[in-house]
This record gives sequence, C-alpha cells and structure tokens, in this order.
Amino acid sequence: MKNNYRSSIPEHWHATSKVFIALGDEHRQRILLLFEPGERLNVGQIAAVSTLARSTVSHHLKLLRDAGVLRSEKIGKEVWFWIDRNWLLSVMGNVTDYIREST
Amino acid sequence: MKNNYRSSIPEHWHATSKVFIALGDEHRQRILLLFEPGERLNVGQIAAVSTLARSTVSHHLKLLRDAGVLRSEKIGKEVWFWIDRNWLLSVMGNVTDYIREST
DNA sequence: ATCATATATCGAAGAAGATCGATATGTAAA
DNA sequence: TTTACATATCGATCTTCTTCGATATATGAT
Repeated sequence: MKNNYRSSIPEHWHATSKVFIALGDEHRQRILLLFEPGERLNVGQIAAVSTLARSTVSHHLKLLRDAGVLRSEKIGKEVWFWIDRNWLLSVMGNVTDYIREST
Repeated sequence: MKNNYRSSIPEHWHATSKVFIALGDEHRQRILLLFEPGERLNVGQIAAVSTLARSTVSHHLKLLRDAGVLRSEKIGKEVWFWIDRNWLLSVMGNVTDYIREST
C-alpha cells in the first residue's frame, strides 16, 4: 500500500476532479447532451428547454465552465456556451493513461 | 440544439454517472490512490491510514463498489477490495468515444 | 436618458451527502 | 459457547449542494 493518503493530491487531479463533479450530475449531463457537434447555445435557449429556473441553469453553466467542460463568449446581451471537446478528451486521456500505468 | 432534455438519459450513462460521482470526491480519490498495481486492501488497512472513522471509510468503499470502481471479496472476517481496472478503462473509453463522435 | 432584455449574483429554504459513535452481523479463535 | 475481531448498518447531526425568486449588472433599442 502506498503511504500517500495524507499527502496532497497532485495539482492536475484538482482539475480532473472538477470535471468528474461536473459530469456526475444529471441536470448537467442533460445540458451537455443538448449540444449538437460544434454548436453554441446561450443561457436562454438552455433554460427554455430545461425544467429548471434560469438562475439555476446559470449556476450549472458556471460550474461546467469552471470545470473547463464548457467555454463561453459574451456577444451583445447574450452569453454563448460551447463544449470544450479537446479539454474533455485530454482529461479522459490523462485518466486513462493513469489507470493503464498505475493500477 | 437537440430536443432531448426531458427524455431519459441512456441507461449506460447511469453507470457512467455513478463512476463520475465516485471519482469526484477527494476522500475517495485518496483511497483509490492507496492501491499499488493489482493490490488488494481491506477496510482496516484503509481506515488505519485515513483520517476518517471506520464507518465512514466503509461508506465510501460501498459507494466505490456500487459504482463498479472497486470490487470486493470476503475472506474470513475481512473484506478485501481491489480496483476494477478494466471497468474504469471501459467507462473512460465509452466517454471518450462519445466525445469523439458527438461533440 | 429611459426602457427592455439577457445573464449573473445574492440570500434563504430545502434536499442530499458526509460523518460519527453505537449497534448489529458474521467469522474465527479460545 | 463465549469471546474477540472485522465489517456493515443505523440514526442523528452537520455540512454542502441545489433551487428559487429577487435584485444587480450589462447591453442594446427607443
């Protein structure tokens, strides 16, 4: 057994952990599943089809953005979100590599 | 935009979601990081090095097992846990495939 | 400048998860 | 069978997350 329980978790794991938390929630999964490949959606569009209040959708979008899963750009009054495919692929790749090498 | 927000999430996503939830917690990450490649650990060993009460460790191990991340076998009085490497790899592979095909 | 719209933030209430000590269950040893 | 030990479960408490409506901020239109 490794004696590393109390030592700090590597920094890049924090980022990975945020992604796991973000993807572990059903509402956030539903939001992500809305996007067509490459598509951008704004908060209003997402809130319109969701079952949640706008402010709640906004909260989930912030969480997804903080995790790096979504990126966003404000254009005029609206904020457009899109999936950061490469970030997701890189996180999954890192985890897969870790599992292959260390389990 | 896909009009699927209210439709049910595919069954295999439930399993994936459990894994994300399991891996999103820092205590559970620390537990997983204890395992040497292929190693088996029992509850007592894990509780001994952790900062949590035995019953709490037991709770987290149950959660990890329910997610498929750990498997376990009772031998005598002890329950031995090990990481299900292939299950983890398969989940990560499915997610990666989905991202590649649908984002 | 005023108004309307889009989004974010705030604060409170409710829900869900984590945590612990105590108790229950199962197993082996004495 | 009694005792000791390993683990799981229970019940209560505490903490964190979720959710909403209200308010604030920013932008564009009138």
